[in-house]
Amino acid sequence: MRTPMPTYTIRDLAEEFDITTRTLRFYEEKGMLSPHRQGQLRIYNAGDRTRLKLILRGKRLGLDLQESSEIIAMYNPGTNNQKQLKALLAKIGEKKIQLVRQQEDLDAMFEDLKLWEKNCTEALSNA
Amino acid sequence: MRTPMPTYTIRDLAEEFDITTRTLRFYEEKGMLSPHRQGQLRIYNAGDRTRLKLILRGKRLGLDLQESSEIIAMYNPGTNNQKQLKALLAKIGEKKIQLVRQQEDLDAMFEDLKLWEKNCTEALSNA
DNA sequence: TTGTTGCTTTACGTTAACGTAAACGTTACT
DNA sequence: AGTAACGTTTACGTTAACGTAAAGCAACAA
Repeated sequence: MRTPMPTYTIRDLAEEFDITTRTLRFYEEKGMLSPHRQGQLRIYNAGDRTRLKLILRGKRLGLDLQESSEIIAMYNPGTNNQKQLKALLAKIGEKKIQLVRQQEDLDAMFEDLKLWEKNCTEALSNA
Repeated sequence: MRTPMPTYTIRDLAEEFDITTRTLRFYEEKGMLSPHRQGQLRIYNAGDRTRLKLILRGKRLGLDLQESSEIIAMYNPGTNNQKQLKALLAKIGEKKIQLVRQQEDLDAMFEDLKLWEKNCTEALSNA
């Protein structure tokens, strides 16, 4: 006996991740999610939920849905041939360069914010 | 005698930052840049260039132009009253929370990429 | 039976951030 | 004088990522 896989309604996921049901249907329309159907209703499983998490993480990092789709494709072990793997490695490389750039931008912005926080606080305490 | 401030044409900046002139005019239209005019022509100075850099950094971090404008406003010492400073501090706080979130997302994604890089390379070397 | 709630599809609307094209004015060759 | 290279304004077009509204089915409650 195995434990039954958890499932989710469209509302469950919408509420958990603070998005609208429209958004979930939109992602499905774009082929990024393919929940099982029970009659007309969408039933999401753990895999769907994980994919959604990856999509949203990508969004927060400024990736567009196409880019997120590519990243997510990496999580599927469906690619077994040489050419695909090499292409994948190339993509991973590009992604890393872009993310490193973001790291630097973040660091710079944190520095700036720290300075301004200090300035503001001082300005306030001297008033 | 002081060294003359450097100036830039619209093309100078477009090429340096790999954007189009349309983009520069668009930012101006949005009030984010206000280059001096020499007749009809736009003449950008060091301050304009710095502001542009901040805009582009914001873009890479996924901020929209409105948000970038707010960040840039922090760089102007034009805000001297208590209320504004407090509002500013609040905004900085929000920004920091969001950026920390991005850091975490980046870390997670780097971890994933590292794993997949390894998997791909192994798969290739075993072929 | 008649809501009310929640799901569905279909389809048109919206916003940001530019792209693209038209029509025109300078300066700089040749 | 012609034309090529760059700049200008004005204005309509485009794409992504949803929002929003219309119209309808299914289940359950009063």
